Amino acid sequence: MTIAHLIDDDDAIRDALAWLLRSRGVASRAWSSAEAFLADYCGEMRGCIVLDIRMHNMSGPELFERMVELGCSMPIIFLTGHGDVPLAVNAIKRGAFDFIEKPFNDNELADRVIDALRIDAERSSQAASAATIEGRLAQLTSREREVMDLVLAGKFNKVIADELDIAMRTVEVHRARVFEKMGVRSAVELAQLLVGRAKTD
Amino acid sequence: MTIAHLIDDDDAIRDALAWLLRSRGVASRAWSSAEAFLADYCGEMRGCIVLDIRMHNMSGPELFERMVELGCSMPIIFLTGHGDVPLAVNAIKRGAFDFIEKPFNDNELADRVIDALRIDAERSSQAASAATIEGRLAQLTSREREVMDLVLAGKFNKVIADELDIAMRTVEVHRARVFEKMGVRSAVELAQLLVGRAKTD
DNA sequence: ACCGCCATTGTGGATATCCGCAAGCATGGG
DNA sequence: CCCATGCTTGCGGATATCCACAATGGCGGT
Repeated sequence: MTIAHLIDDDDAIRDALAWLLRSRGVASRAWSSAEAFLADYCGEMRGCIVLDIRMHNMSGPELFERMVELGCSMPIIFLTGHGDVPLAVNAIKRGAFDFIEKPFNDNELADRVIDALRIDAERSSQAASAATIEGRLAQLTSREREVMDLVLAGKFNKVIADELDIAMRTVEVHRARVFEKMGVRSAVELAQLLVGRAKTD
Repeated sequence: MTIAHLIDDDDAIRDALAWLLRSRGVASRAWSSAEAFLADYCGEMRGCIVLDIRMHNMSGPELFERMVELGCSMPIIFLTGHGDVPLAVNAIKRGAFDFIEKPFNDNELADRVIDALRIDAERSSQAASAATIEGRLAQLTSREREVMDLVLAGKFNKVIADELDIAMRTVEVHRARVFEKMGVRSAVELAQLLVGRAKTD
């Protein structure tokens, strides 16, 4: 379910946002505080977050910080009523999706929310395939990972055998298992699959 | 030469910035308008840019836009005196390095400039190696590129020969030339080298 | 016409990879 | 004690890759 998560302690704003988004076909759910949202938060949530900067207790940036720590990847749109440039700059640099001043233009905000939802949908599918790869990597035994790393370094089985001080045949077996478990048929495909990934992660 | 390029139509600000940076061991050069800077600009310039938002004629954001079009990769630090949040958000999202409000804290600004110079130095070395790779790719003949793409797709020489309707021996020759020109010794190394690169670019 | 560059192909041999078959050894759980 | 899992190794053969040597033909520039 891809919805907009609205977090604002102003009832009127929440209602207005919900109504606005509903009119554009976007589902939403609202919370009246950062704490309330955190209580309901789980990593599987998808969609985007519309977050007021200034709230009782935990502020928008504080919640943002917390979400980053929790590994939340939902795009976050900040709403602010008092144009704090350093805050905005910081938020964007830390990966916030947008930073919009109140009073906002309804259409513009709705457009940004829809953009954010689209971005999240794209990121989710990418994350899913990344998770598949991670799952396959997790199936490898430690020895297989060692061999895989050396294979990815472009070394010959002979060299790998020498470095690990085992027979070449053993390397071949591990290598074949790696290919099988990772679902590839050659070292090149393996390299393609693992582009930009750190060793033995 | 890694220096800070100061662009501001206020003489006092330029002088103050130059003095401040000099006291931190950072060389700088100043321009009194965006046009004057553009007239001197060349793609080989290294360092960072400190740019006032509001200037006669061409404004900071306009110059930024122009620099992006020119492919300038120097980090840009904006200086602004009137906290325009949308402007700041836009600048950061488009890749500006920072956006600092006047009156600024001297040490803080100098720190940011130094950070920017460091980032530029890192990017420059990366760009240099990328340029090396591009240069090597440019040495390949079109046929060699075709073969390389198929090799990177993990296909056997036999299959490649079939697809290109040439003899396997010919594929071997092209393949060897590709390895030689690209400075690698195996298909895996080639894949490592070209991670994230588009086909036949 | 000559030369350089590129694409093409062949032969033959040295290396490497891929893989089924078979098996020994250690470790940890039922 | 038996069994599953993982790491290890050997043998032998089918494939693939790597490479030196050798050669033909097209194309563009001198």
